[in-house]
Amino acid sequence: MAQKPSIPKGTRDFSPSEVAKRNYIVQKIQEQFQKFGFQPIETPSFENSDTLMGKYGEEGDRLIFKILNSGDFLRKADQKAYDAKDSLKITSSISEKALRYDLTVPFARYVVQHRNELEFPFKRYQIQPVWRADRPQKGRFREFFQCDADVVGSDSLWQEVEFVQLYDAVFSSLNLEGVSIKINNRKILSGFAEVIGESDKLIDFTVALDKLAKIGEDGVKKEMQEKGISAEAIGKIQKVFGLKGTFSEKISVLNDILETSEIGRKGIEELEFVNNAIKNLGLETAQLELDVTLARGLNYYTGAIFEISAPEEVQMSSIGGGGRYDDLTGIFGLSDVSGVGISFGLDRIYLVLEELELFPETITPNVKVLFINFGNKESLYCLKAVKQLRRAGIATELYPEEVKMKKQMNHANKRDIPFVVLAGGEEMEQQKFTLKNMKSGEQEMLSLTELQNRLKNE
RNA sequence: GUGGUUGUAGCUCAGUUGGUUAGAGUGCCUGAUUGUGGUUCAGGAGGUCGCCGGUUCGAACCCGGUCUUCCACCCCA
Repeated sequence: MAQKPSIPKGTRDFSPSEVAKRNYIVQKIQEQFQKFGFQPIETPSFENSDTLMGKYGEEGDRLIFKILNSGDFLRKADQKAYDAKDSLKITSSISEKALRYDLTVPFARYVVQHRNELEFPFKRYQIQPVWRADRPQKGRFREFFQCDADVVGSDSLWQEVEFVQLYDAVFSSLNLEGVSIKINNRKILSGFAEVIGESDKLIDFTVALDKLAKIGEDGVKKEMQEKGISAEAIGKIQKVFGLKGTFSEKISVLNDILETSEIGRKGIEELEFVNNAIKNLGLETAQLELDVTLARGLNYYTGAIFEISAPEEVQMSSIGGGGRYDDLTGIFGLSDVSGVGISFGLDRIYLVLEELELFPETITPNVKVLFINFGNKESLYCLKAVKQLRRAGIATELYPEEVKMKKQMNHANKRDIPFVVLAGGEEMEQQKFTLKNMKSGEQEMLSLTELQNRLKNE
């Protein structure tokens, strides 16, 4: 070994048991996606840069992985930017492709491109990796998987209701209890900004408000003031900082705060609609919670905003998010198509399930029976049986080498293979097989039909 | 992108103010046991001390850089 090989920062290999667990999660999510009427699509792992750039805010642009142009890219580089060592400016002249940053923007691009083939409202799901040039932390990777479900072409609030139900259905089927579905509405946030007369500082305002739980009321106010929002203005929405109680209790305080804001009142109306519907329909294990400080991933959301918090005992930030975006396809030339969707963070859900020990034990697909190899004549005899067992749906293997039985048994043991078949000269004479149960140690001599039935019933 | 932190055998980790040949547990291989695994016993293999450079008679240990891990900020699944 000349040099230890390695993989890039923030990426991971997945070994068999990890893949099994990841597949388990994906399968549960996929199952619900399909039950709710979503159809799968896939898009390329990289897009044209201009499809992605500028869609996630300034910070987002920085986190997009750019792909260097092929060939003699320096010859075509922006000479001025090059001389000035201006990395930001030179990028567009040396890179015209980039790895996708999420699944929503590529989907919007897809919808616009395929608009004539699609039947609206169009419901799609998509489970693929995305890439972000972020600095890794626990639960933060540079390559990770998102599982998205979106609907385009319907501005009905019943879609929001359906997505809350979908979240609940998925987490219930994963036996993950205590998940909190936090909901907010961009119109509420716009309402706040309007009431304090700072509509043009909406983003700064909401980014600061989002940190309430983390840095506290004083911290938020301080940050807002640093962004140029006056103390008097902030005072006008003082009640926001002490918002407590049930969904309806919070709504009634919001009614008070946002009385003068038309857009704010619209936001309240939408939240109430969703809440009333959910109250009527009920949720299995999750709970719906109004959180007016919720503002992440705000850039293209226009209505509902969702974020999923893991159960409180786990230290993990959001494991999912989503919202409504009224004009995402507008950027690509198709206006008046409203979209709404949600995303599941596969990698974080994995970490949560692992920590809470919620993965079923029998999750790793495994061979059920290993035939011991006694030599060529015996192997041929065994392989005939192996073939029949496989046809009967039983995962079966013959040990490939004629080595010491101890080694072969050990191999079965290490791989947790529950049964071993021994078939040597004696068995061949009687046209039988000795089946050994590796757990109990019991063994018996059976005909092929008996062997098959026995394994089938296990 | 800013600040901090981590790295020693396949894995989990010791390693004294810098001092011969860097250790343990576990795992691995061989044998006790040529048609019977897990337990036990005996033996064995396995290390560029993340990497590069510096200080020193001498570096796993001190210094600088770099990569990686995790944490905080930023942002986010």
